[in-house]
Amino acid sequence: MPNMKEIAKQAGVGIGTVSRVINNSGYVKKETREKVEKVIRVNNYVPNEIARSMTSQKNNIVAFILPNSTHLFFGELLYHVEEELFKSGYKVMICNSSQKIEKEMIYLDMLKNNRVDAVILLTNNDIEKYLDKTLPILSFDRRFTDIPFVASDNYQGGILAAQKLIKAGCKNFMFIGDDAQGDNTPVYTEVTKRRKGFIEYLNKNNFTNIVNIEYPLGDYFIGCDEVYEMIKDYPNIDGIFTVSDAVAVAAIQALQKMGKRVPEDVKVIGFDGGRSFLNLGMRLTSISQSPELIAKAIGEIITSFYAKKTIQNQIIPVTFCDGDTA
Amino acid sequence: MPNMKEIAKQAGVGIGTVSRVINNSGYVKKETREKVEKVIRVNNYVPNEIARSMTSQKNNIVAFILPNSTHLFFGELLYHVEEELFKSGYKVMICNSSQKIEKEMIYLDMLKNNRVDAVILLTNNDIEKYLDKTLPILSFDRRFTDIPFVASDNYQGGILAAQKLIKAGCKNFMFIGDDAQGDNTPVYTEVTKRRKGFIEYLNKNNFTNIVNIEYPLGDYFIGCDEVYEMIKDYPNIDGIFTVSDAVAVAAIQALQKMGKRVPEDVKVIGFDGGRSFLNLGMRLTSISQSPELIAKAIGEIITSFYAKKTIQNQIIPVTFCDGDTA
DNA sequence: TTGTAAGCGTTATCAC
DNA sequence: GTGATAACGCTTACAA
Repeated sequence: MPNMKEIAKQAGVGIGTVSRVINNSGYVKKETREKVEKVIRVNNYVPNEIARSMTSQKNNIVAFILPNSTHLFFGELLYHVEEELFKSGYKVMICNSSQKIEKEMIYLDMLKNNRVDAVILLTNNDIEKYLDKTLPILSFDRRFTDIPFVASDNYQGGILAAQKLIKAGCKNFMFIGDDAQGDNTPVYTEVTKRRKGFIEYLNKNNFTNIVNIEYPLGDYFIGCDEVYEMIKDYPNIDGIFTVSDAVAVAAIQALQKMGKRVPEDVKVIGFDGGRSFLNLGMRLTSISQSPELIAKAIGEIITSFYAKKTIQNQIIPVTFCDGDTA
Repeated sequence: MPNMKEIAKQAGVGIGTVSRVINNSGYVKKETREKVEKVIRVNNYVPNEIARSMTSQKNNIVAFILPNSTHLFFGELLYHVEEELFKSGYKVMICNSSQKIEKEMIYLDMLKNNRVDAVILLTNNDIEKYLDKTLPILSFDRRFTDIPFVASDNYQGGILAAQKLIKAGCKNFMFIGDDAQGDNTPVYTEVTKRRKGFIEYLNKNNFTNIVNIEYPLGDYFIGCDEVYEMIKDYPNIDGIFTVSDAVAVAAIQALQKMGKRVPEDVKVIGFDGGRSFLNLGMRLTSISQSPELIAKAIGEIITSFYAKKTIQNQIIPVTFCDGDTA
């Protein structure tokens, strides 16, 4: 691999001139430029980005820390975040934390040692005390003091679900989720607003006694049997909203085990968007998050970190997504 | 952020000594070491990895070029690849190519400009002529001359599917897939062995006239209507094997549209593993690829690139995964 | 316009 | 054992 010095030598110019040609910075006489460009072409020369980072102390890499890329919504989000940041010249380094705080911290440390320029943090862990607030960190769906965040309009999502279930004639409501991390960790998550919006809207419409199922924060996958144990003692429930599509699916299976028909006996609404291309049954009714819009907001915040613009938290609209289960 | 010079100054030692302490290289007197370590701790000093890369010309980042992270199997593979490489100290940069060769080439170029140390390439594009064979590139499920590759035992997968369908009493077989890229691009893909293993095994067992549906290489998602158009003129088929779970699901929906019952009238087997946690219907019968084992093989090859070990292609076993559709 | 030289923050080689 | 010092390959003043 030739370096800049070699190119300069071959072109019979100084190393600074080569740099100027490459970066289109400063004045370069037309003929000189052409001469240098030719040598670059002939040698198939590409500037060494490590050396470039050496002076700029930036490398245009953003780390995305998320629980996993297996969960459909995370895979979608990752896809769009990469697409969006790519437009701004950023590359994405992925960290599957599996919710382990130790792994999250290793990736967070990469900010300090200049491996990455910024971090997108999607976690339920109580990591606040380890966050250096002076570093370019952005959080999704969680609130940390002095860290900008992006979140879906979870509260509105809860309202939309409530409205749909009321309209469908439900009378006895239930919410199922592991969003209430307040009981398990001190992390303030935006996700719990799904529950809040749902319940508060129902209350406002004179539906009280909402059955509120909270289970310990899990790994985003939950089995039918687990949900069955949670709901089996509530046979008269006829409208369920869950914290995610994954839970909704498990709930529907649990209901079937209880001998209930969905949506005839019980209506179920999930959260995320019901987009599964491997589904062989009913289409799940759901509240849809937009990974595109979320990614766009994330991209804006990331670029503003280095543009010294003021950074605004962003709440992304959600939409009702019709299906067969409610 | 203090640098090594600053630490050296504060500790009253030379910069070389600090380096030796950090890297545990060369001799350092115990007291000197302790003194330096204390200053490091006090200053919260972390070595700048960009500068380290400057001398080593390595940065322990591997780029994973794949069509998308949305497709369940890709999300799983990505997850395990990151996990596996993490153990060896590598970080993974993700590139969602969306099958666009231009984007693939941009990430491939990062090898030349030292942004990444190695590339994992998962593509259907005819990119062979752009590959610099002297660079550490590894391919999954595709063969390029002089590029090591990892693939599932697709041929055996085809056999397993054939065996199951024969045992289930099927007589009239069909394969559906966009794997036959030979017609569209000159890329030699290992995936087409799914078809080959299936058909050859059937032939060997005196089943001929296998209906062979090939459609142009797509984006991994296919709709029920598209598949319906492909299969509607074959009403007497009773055993179908598809190139992927996604196609199997679309096929089952198409069959239902044709008034066929699955598995009573027609049995269907997909490929990937039938692992969907958002499925509200039958469990798909499938041939399971192991993302863990694939990731492990990929990890071995990546590490051997820099260990100067000889590099072996690896074929990863597949297993039959029982379900409700065959 | 262009060449030279001083960084950028490490690692590694050498004298001492 | 340890401290200078020369790379590593670029960018960016600064002088010419």
